[in-house]
Amino acid sequence: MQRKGDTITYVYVVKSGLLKSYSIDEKGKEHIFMFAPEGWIVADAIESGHPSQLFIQALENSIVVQRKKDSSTEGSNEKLINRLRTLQQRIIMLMSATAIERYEHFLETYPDIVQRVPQRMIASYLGITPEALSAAKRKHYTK
Amino acid sequence: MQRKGDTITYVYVVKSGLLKSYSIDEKGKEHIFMFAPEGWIVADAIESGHPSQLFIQALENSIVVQRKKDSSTEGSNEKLINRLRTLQQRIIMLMSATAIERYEHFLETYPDIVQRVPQRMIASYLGITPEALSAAKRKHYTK
DNA sequence: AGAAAGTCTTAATCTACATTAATGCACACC
DNA sequence: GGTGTGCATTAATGTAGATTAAGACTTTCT
Repeated sequence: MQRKGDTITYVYVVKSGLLKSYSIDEKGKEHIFMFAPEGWIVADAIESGHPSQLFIQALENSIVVQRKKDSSTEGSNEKLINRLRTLQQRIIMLMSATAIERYEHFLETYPDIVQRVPQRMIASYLGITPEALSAAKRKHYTK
Repeated sequence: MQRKGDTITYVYVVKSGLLKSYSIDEKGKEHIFMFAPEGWIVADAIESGHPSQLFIQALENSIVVQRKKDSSTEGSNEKLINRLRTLQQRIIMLMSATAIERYEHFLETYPDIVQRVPQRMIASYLGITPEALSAAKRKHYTK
């Protein structure tokens, strides 16, 4: 499954499996925006026509319910507000925390998927290179 | 005017003047989350009871309409979605762009407030120190 | 089995930015 | 006038993380 944010926006409800949502910057580099394990919702493009597109891809065989995003039905801006808070936290993290602190926070946010995704994707989510993550963990957890 | 995110959440509509919304991290450092010139809306705490509080402060004499955030009246998740997109962009920026690129983006986002806020606040918004901003501009704009 | 491809780690070097500290303002206040 | 106090800039040094490159291990393909 591989879907690109196009003119119609959808909401994906993850029943089982694991998705990642990511963007590609102008330099061609991929940045993982969020993971979506069971129970999570991915509202992809967050509206079209804009440069910062998000892509969605499955990392495991997943069962996903695709729902048309009817802005009236959508109702629950509870959910939206929750997402806002998450993003807000993420921004403050990126501005103030070191790589290892962000990693710890990742572990809290996604307690059970560390084993399910390759290191380099975690690094991408944290905004650093795989090498840097490897080095940071060695430095902090050993000795 | 100086208001802290408490149990009741409000929405502030800026009629004139300029606000900043910021957080304080565990190390006591301030991070400017967004600016809000005329016409902008600041939905502060984005729900209470959570560690990453946002504070709001006026940088100029401002006229602000405070509106109780009634989650049913609120309706316009248009606005919320817009904000989501903005935050999303900001995150991708923080992950992929250099200080100067973020500065350029800041200039586009807030075309007319560069003169109105001190450098150190712009630096704070960009996630760097005033010294780094000064050096980056010198390096890129002169010679 | 062997080769190819992807992943993780380590190490050497480089660079963007932080930290610290000094200087030169402008503005207030006594 | 002189003496603050806050802000911007510059420069010297330190450091987190990027880049590049190499080696070891696993999985997959033929």
